[in-house]
Amino acid sequence: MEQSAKQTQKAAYHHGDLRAHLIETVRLLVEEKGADGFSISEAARRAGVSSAAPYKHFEDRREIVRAVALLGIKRMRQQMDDAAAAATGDRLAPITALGLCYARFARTEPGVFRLIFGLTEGRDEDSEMHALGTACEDVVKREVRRVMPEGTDEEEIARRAYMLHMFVHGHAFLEIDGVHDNEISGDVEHALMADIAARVMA
Amino acid sequence: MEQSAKQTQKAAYHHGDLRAHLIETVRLLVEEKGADGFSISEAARRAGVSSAAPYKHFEDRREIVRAVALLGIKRMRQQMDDAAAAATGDRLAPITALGLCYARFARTEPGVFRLIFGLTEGRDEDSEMHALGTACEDVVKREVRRVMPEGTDEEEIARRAYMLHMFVHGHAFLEIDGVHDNEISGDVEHALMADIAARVMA
DNA sequence: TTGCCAAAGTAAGTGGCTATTACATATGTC
DNA sequence: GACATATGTAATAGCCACTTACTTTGGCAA
Repeated sequence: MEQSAKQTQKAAYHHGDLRAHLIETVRLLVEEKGADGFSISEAARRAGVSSAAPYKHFEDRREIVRAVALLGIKRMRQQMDDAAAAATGDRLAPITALGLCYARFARTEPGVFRLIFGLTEGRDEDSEMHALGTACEDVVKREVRRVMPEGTDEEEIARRAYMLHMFVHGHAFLEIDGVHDNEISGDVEHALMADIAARVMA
Repeated sequence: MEQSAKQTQKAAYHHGDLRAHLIETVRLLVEEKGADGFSISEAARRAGVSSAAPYKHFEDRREIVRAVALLGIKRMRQQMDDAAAAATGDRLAPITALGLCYARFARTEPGVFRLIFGLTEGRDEDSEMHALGTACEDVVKREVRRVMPEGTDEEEIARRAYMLHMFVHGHAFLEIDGVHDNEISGDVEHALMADIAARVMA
């Protein structure tokens, strides 16, 4: 009841930027316990606010989790762009780098990675999510186009890009889900990605 | 097991085979709403028993869902075996068939498919789950071995099998998660699988 | 056939969750 | 300084997972 009595330090009534703070808190919880393994109440507790406070900034639980996913896709796209740009080596190096980048993201942020692809409900109606997904695809297509003979059919570009995506997507999930026992070292993974790039672009 | 099976008239106090009935009910709920989208109470309601009844047959929620996953893996392995055995065509036909079988399972039972690979918690300690996973791997390795030159290193067999798995696993998830817009017809998918089989086994 | 016990059911309760409502307080603008 | 609005709280409703104490039933030994 007494506000001043509970003021141990300088407990500000207004948080300042609870929305951003909540998103970051939820991101950590997603990594810790998975997208369905924590409660909004818990996030509020960690952020030091009441369990009703999050609903001043988000419609419902879904919207909070969606915000975490959106930021995740943006990070992924940025990393893909950077990886492709920084790649050096043979002509397939950017494609190999994209694959490694994808796998690294999944390994670094498995919770968010699962979340991004697990948010199946209402994805079609979510234009922002859709746009970000397309942006990621475009990075891959761009690098594929650079490797293929000039004037190659866009449909063929898309087909190769999809094949690459299938491979790295499967690899990423198999690894974070621990489906296969054997651990894959960095060198082996690099060789694998280069091998795949060669087979798909052949 | 001669039970009074036809006792639909009298509301039997004892269900008869609530355990099996619950597993099937939960399987349907997993397909309807996803592994985290339903409650055990709801399953109990559908099965016509009290919300406490399931706990006479299962430790907790996890154990029920795990039972659904285990049956799912068994179905998948059986279908893989059957598909490889029934394949006709060129020498890669069994491998193509395995890929199509995997994709079909994911499309037919997306909820269970996601569940199988999403049950990451405690997978390492679950010897039954582990054994069933290995059994599925073995089917793929067996078919790969038949195609490779006699005396091929087992490590190389495993590498090719893993490449195939990466591919179909990624394809399956990308499709059920609706990541790419374009729908893939049966013919196109068959051609894609054959293409991949050729590239991986080359 | 009878009597008893374990298996399998129920009702009621605990504590936690999502989300809402009514209310309290801070912030910025005039 | 006043006030509208944004942002917080407490209290609450209706679910859920799971537990406890009790009840019913079926199978089996005597």
